[in-house]
Amino acid sequence: MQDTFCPSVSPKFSFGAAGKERGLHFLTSLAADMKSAEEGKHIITGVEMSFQHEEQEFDFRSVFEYSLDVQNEPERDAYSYTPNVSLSLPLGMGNPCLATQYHTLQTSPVISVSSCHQTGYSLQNDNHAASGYYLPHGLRPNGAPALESPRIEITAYSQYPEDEVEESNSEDHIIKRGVNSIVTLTLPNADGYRDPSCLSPASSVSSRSCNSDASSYESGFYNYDNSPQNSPWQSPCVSPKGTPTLMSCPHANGPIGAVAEEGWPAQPRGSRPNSPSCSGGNGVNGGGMGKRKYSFNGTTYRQTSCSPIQSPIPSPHISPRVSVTDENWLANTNQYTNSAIVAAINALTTDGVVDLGEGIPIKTRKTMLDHSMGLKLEPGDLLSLDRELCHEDYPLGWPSRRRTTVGGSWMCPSIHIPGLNPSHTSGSPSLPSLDWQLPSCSGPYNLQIEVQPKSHHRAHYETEGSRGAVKALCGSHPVVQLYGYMESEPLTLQLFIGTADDRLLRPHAFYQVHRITGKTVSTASHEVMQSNTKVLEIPLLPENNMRAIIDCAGILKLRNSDIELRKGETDIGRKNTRVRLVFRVHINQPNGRTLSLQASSNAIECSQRSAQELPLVEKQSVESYPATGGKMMLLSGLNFLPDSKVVFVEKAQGGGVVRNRSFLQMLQGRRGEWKVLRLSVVQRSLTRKDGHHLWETEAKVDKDSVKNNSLVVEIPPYRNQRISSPVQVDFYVCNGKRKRSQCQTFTFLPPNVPIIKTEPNDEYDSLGTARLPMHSKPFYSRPRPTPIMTLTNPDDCLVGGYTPCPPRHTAMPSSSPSSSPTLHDLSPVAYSKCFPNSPDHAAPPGPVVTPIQETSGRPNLTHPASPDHNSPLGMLHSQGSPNHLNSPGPHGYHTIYDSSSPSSSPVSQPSTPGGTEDSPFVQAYSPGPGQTHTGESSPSLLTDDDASPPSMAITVKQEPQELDQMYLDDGKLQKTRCTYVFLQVSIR
DNA sequence: GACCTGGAAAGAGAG
DNA sequence: ACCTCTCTTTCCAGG
Repeated sequence: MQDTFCPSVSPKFSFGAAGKERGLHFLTSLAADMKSAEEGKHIITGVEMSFQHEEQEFDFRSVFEYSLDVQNEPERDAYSYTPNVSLSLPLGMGNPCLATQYHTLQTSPVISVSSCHQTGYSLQNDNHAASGYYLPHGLRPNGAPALESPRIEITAYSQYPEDEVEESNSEDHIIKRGVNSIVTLTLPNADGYRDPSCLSPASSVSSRSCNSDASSYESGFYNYDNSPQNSPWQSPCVSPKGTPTLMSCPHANGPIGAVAEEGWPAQPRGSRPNSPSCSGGNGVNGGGMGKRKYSFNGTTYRQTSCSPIQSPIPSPHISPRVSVTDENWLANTNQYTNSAIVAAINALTTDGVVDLGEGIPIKTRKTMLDHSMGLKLEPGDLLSLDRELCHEDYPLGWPSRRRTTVGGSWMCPSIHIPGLNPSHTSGSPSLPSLDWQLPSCSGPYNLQIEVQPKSHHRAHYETEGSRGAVKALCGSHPVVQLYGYMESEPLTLQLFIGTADDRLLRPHAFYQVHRITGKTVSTASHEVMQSNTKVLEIPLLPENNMRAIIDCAGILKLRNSDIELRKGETDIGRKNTRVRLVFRVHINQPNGRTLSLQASSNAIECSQRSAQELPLVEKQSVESYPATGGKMMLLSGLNFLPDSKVVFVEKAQGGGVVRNRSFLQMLQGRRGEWKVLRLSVVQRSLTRKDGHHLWETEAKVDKDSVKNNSLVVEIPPYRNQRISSPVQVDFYVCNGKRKRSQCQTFTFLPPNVPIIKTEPNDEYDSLGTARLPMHSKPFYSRPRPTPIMTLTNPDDCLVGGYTPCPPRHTAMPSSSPSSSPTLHDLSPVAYSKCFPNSPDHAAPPGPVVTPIQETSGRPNLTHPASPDHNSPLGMLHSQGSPNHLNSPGPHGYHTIYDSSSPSSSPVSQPSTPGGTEDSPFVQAYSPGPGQTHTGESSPSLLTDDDASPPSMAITVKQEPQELDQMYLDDGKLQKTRCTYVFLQVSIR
């Protein structure tokens, strides 16, 4: 097992006149994850940069990898200037492969490579022996000479016209064009660094400004910022109307405790002050204010403007995320991610001409209201915090209370519940952040959602009474089971509300889980706060076969205005009404580590209207079919009408604007010498426009078969009958104007591709219609081209030494009720942050069709031909469909699907424990080069890699191909953004 | 009476 | 500027 330590290279640079002339200050925070692959060899796997434009700071973080030879141990020491636990957090978060699902508090020395100007950083954290390694004058304790001043070389490709449209493979020649200019920057002296009192940019607030869209959850270095500035819990604390002392009273009783018992504060109707309805301008939608009244001093007012009174309910979640639904974001973030970042680089070069200002998302410019003003603090405001600290109300028999810490020092000593740590609320690095993407299985363990929730659940507002627990389709409730756990000790299942958009799964800013109690609730639960997100804890008891019926979880809707106006919040609530139930379990390992697994449910539409009107496609019987069409496909879902139409659409792909390409070469210091990091940033911005459809046709709907929840449609012939590779298109159900379902994906195959039938689906049989195997897909999601990611070394991700999940039958009793073949693992998958998600990630354009393609949040799968197949970091944690995604081959490789078996698409597989043998999956291991899957890959990466000078240890890593598109309920493309980020790092 | 559930009104914003 | 539609939020009522 490899040691992991995290160097942080976090000097603050003030780049020269070129940048300043544009109001640009390149802070250039470089941070890197580093792990020792073996003696004398290290792999640095991350980088971040931050730059400042005017008042805004932006981060650019991503993960790359390069090998770094370290001749001897002292050399390693040369990196260990500033051990700092806190700094390792964002890095580790950025690359969960390093922290993976195992967590320890073992201090990861944070390695600073930032040179002799380290005095400031030595102040970051002094609890490590190596701190203070730097001496003010560049002398080290051992008398070694100070490091040279690091230099940063910015090497930019020649700037192509902004509107230059590149084809999907255009990066090939981009890379090959090589470097045409180099700017070498020398680090300033200490005064050029950040304030010594600040943490390294790797963790500092400023460098990860929540106002920066770049500090997105998508970033591999997402900083779960729990700083006082950003913590919503801070609000009551700092409110002049509040009672700050209460905040620090963890054992407040009485009314507080009483309210706390019910979770989020239930406000008396009519007494709930309203949050400001200021939209913040710039079209930032504050959401419909609806009927707003608030009570103040006994008088009820109807709110018509910005209220000085903030919601008494502190928004439970701060999410320095990129808005995913706001049109403004579309327009601006795209520019930002492309222009602003690269402009920062280009500003340092000779040819960058970008108006950075245009690139700043409007919302990031918005002057946040002072949330501390006018806050009306009510007892309930403190409940969650209180509950975090008061664990006196655990139900009897609550598991693990007596649990002793087993080496995992991160475990909460007070409540002894795995996964709970009192320091969560203060951003403890000891647990995986809630926006980490964790696998659903590892080793013998498999966390499985056996019964999925219904696709609609009307969330209740704080002003409303509960609307009950989330239910399952048949009227029951969701069921979650942990397989493979043979210990006698109970565990705790955590549940929180996550997002359900196209992006990484993360806590939903506008929804919180709501604990349901009452005689109808059979499952004990308990609320805690973790990283400002309410988490419901449910015991997983061995006597129940580690199975929990989730009948205690409702969904609370927070008012958009309350959330959007929080400092740092960048998500938009409007139309952001789909959520997922996210389950986590933390399993202590004998070695003291803790294994964390996560599974997320299908998407749940939480609004009232959408649940009633919009058609919803939950499953489709056919995922792909030859271009000839003609096959009948069954759609199941909701709100199908006799006059519903099914429209197949092929959207233009591959076009785009290559806005910027840059190389960043940096000299990274070691003891007495410096290495050059060469960072290639090739950003690609696609400028698709809605309506740019290559093909659109209405499919024939069997009117007679239309039911409210099912519909049979004939697959239309594809426009081109002679396609040589699969073509992915979309289709949607339309009930009329603005009443479209989310786009579903369908793949047209070359006519000669053999079709392999899938097993009949019992669940579908239950519908009483034709025996068509159903392919369940989250309705919310627009399919993303398959991220070509490779798990080349599972152990890299599985620090604990576990390989990914073995076939389930090895760990799961076949007698389990969940072994029913009728059960599907419908869990959407989120991209792992093993592949960080800078805002610049995007899918490669071009026709992308592959049987193993992730669609609609499907698992990422190994691409056997991926150029980074051999990359030690080309690995991926996935979640959602453990039997699909995380089931390794016999050698620990991810399961992939036979590319020639379109019907064996992962989405069609029932999650049948013990059914592995019959699985049509192909266990892929060391596939031959010809074993490409349906054409789509990352050709540019291949060529990019090929183009790298042989002398360089370059690993090109493709970022998660987040296709930043949001299709609204009406099917309208809300925004598009498609950006490549390539990172090349090498040592000279 | 509390909780759950469905429906709809009111109001603001988007188009 | 006006209108229509959509969406959010609150309120009501029945089980």
